[in-house]
Amino acid sequence: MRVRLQDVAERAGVSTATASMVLNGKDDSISGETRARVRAVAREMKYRPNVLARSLRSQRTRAIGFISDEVVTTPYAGAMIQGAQRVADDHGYVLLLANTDYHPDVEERAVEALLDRQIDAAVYATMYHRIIEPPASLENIPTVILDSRPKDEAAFSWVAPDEVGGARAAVEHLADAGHRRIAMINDRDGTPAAVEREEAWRTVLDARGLDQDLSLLAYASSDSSSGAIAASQLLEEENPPTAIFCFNDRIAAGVYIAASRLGVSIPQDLSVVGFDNQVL
Amino acid sequence: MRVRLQDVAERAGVSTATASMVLNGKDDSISGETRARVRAVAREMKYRPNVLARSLRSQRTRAIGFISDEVVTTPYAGAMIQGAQRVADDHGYVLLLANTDYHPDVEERAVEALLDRQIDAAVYATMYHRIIEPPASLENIPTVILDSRPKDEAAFSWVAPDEVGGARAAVEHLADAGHRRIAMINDRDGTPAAVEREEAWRTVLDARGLDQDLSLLAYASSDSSSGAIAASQLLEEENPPTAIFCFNDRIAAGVYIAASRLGVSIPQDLSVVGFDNQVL
DNA sequence: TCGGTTTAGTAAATCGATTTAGTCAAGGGG
DNA sequence: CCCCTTGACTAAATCGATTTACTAAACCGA
Repeated sequence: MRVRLQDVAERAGVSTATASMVLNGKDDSISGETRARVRAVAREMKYRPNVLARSLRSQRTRAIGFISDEVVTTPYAGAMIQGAQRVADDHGYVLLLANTDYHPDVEERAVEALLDRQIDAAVYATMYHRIIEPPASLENIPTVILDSRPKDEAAFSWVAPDEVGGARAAVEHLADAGHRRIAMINDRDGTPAAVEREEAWRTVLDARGLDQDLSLLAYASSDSSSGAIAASQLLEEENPPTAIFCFNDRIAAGVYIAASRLGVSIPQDLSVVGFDNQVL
Repeated sequence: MRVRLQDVAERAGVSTATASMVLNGKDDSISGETRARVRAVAREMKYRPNVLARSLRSQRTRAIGFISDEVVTTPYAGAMIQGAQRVADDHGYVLLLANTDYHPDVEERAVEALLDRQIDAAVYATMYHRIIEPPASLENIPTVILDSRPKDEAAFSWVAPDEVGGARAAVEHLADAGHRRIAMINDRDGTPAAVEREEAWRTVLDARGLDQDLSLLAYASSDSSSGAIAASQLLEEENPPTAIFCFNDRIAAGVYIAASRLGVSIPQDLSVVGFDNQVL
């Protein structure tokens, strides 16, 4: 069926050792003539190495496991997977996919399945920024956590959004534009993202000496209808905000809905900033 | 490092052959006592087989390549990948991902990389329904084409949407609701999807004896602003349609925009149907 | 001419399983 | 008592590479 290294070696009249060395560039001690002949035969026979065999011997598979909770089906998933896939590809690696749907036992099984395949490394991607405890078995291979923080920060590398920096930039932008009543609609789930963004919002209000009465903070779950309800509350106060900083863009979409219902026009009467840069 | 079958065998005082047979259920001719002992030791040592070695010997990797043009980053991607991944997982298979970004040379390389890893089968998924010619090397392994049709229909299995049935259902629904002037805004790219949906639309108009003047057909590219332009054209005719069948939901969104601008209210003055069931 | 170094290669071990062909002892029938 | 079968297990080959240790010939200077 497939051409093996041995077939190439035989046709070229050399041992598999020689053929292997030539094709892997370890040919310091191989004559130029042999070198050329082996290469020619390999090309002619369309030889392609069996990566399984190579990996078994070399103990490196050049495969990376991509484990995610539900990332695959979300709007952000695409970019994450594609980015990972592209970089992996650039370096001759391949991505092995596993989705856990938040079930710890599914996750356990999935990770074991990947490790059984001897992946060299793993990416553990989550849907939203939270504190997680990845399966201990991942500690044995290089693992990067994407979009969350490990409970034991020393055990893993991780990449997560700069919640404070992002929120601060948003609120300062509104403050710079002259707003003094800047409200926030936060997510009610108390995730690190929510907590840190709210803190940053408050910090900027403090630093700039802006209004910060209770009627400037509302909570919503992360969808537009819930956002609309929260926005109505804020806008119907006697002294409504002139700007709203939203936990995310779905909530911001809800603000647009509420504003339209109440006859508040954006951006004339109200400024809105959301997190995520989501395409709606 | 990892526990090998040999380690288990030694500890249990049997040969690797025996251990292998026990752990794979091929233990017809192994005594119950030995069987139990091997199993116990394997569990105790947390033995996990090295899938690479197993695959090398058995010539089956239980890995499926998932090749896509850009599927990974689109709204539909999630469900496709997740579905594939779930079924694969249920059967003890694993998904190897490859994205080609429409570059034939990238595709060539990606497919070779997967074949080098001895994948047992492949899914070749495309972003939209068209006629494709997958790399010939895929003909050597079981391959299913997803959301497109192969040029050589005998060479591959394929799953593609029922354009005619879907379009017919949409237009008949409008006809049943009493509409006599049913327009269509089609995609201008002439893909199989576009051609077949337009044919089906025309067939229903014919069969029901409905209006089919030229002013009932417009073309757009698949986005809402283009859809809005096309919709404006249709709606500003002297005898505008009372219903519009759209090539997809992004175009349908454009119809909403145009209708809102022109003071046409949906669904009172105009009915709209789109393809795709996209979440907007 | 002889011992030592280069050059150009090869045989065989190895990775960690699965599987085939066989071994050895016990048991059974004639 | 001998031969044959059955039961329980093992040695060794195998999958397709990589890599180490070794060999044979050529060369080289004294």
